[in-house]
Amino acid sequence: MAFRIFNTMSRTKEELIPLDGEHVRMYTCGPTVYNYAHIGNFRAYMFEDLLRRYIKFCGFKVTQVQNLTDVDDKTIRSSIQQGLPLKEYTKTYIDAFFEDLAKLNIEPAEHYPAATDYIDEMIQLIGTLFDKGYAYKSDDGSVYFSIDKFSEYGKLAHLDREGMQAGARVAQDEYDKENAADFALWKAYVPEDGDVVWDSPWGRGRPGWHIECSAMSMKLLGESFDIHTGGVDNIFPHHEDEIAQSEAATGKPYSRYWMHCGYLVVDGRKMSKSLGNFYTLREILDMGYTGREVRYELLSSHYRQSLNFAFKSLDANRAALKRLDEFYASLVEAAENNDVAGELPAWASETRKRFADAMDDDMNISGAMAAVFDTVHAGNKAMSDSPVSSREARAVLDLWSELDRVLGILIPQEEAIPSRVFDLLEDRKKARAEKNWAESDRIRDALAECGWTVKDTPVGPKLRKL
RNA sequence: GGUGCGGUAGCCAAGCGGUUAGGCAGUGGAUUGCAAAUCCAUCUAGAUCGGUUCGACUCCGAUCCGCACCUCCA
Repeated sequence: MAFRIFNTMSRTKEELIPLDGEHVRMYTCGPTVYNYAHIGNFRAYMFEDLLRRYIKFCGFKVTQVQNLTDVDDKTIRSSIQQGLPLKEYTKTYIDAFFEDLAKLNIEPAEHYPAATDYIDEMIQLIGTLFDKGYAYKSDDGSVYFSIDKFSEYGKLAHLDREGMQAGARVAQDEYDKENAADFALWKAYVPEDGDVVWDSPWGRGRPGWHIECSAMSMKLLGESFDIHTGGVDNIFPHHEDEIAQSEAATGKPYSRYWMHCGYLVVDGRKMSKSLGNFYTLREILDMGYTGREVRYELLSSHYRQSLNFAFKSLDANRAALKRLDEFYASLVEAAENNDVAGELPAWASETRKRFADAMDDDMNISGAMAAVFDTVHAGNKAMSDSPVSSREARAVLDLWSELDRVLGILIPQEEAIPSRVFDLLEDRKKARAEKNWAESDRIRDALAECGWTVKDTPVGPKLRKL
């Protein structure tokens, strides 16, 4: 059993073997905090969450770094518009970002470095690139990376230099770069930057976009580390440029595995404000969906596939989650507070292996979920024939916890039963004992208004949250 | 133009050269005071056209359609 992941660099699935054999160090491109993150962004963070969770499931340690890009054109422009200092402006969206992560049950990374806290490291890195002859200063005062000096430029995106001139957006280029595709390491100050400016050996200005990820990843994870992730749209230019500047500076391999998740589209089209299909997580939650339902949605397609987000699939997810919850509730009842796990029943004995086999194959979530749902079905069937022992039920519950450390959706939130609901349930029991069906149904409606549903079973009524 | 991905049943979505993927929805039945949940049964597949093969949804080729990236968008 080995965890194999698709490496964008080699375009093949490779076994994940950490540099030091036991500890996976990963860098995941994070949000630009000039606005609330949208669900497309969260698709990427969800993929990274699943990845880190499964790496741990495999027995490795994980150190994950996720950067917060808190300085760029849009951030500066918006903060000035609102008359707020940059740090104050971005704080709102950084806080919101962490709230959203929690709503989606995304595990926190070990480090969340903000770009503006690592300016010194970036300046140092640019200095090294100057010393080694990869950087040059242009007449406008900006510093660029010369891609012609880095012969491997294009190895990640599989772009050849000649092909690049055909690019649609390259033509309109500016200044006096040596090569139109050279990218900025340091941007000279312009009045539009307001007071967002730092001193550097090359004059006042601010860092380019790519340099922050190189500086922060190497500072926190070392010059060579294991995994670097992002959306497919980051492959070029962002990750290509990171490789160039990092490897040019250190002479060492940068990230060993590159993983990229597919785009999220809404109703078959790219999410955009002009199409009106642009959603933030909080908008979706305001519509009454839960973070867990959104998590299920973002999780349930293979990460390299484009994911078609649709509200009707959120509704379908709700039904699927109910099915999982019903199964879980049956197990809890059968376990009868028994803490001692016995053997897994036959119907759950293959589950873990099937789950792991699927996930080992580049995180085949569909196969993994099939293992889960097959177990639900087989378990329901077995339990409807004959009760499962409390020790067996406990064993399955333990298995469920283990799988949920990867999935983060299997185990429902415990809901305390309000006393009013409990009283109504008692009243209804009496009414049913007297075969007073009208009263019984009336109470059932009252319970529904409280948000609870009641099911009558051979062993008595059972409450479920609606 | 270059690079890459995809077209699977009503919807979503996998693996696989020959044996039920899975989820949601639908239909019939069991069960229930009625429900709910659950179980049993059941209906819809593999864009098109060729080729390879004893046999292809799965391999090869062509065609059609959709999508993404090609300088700062996860």
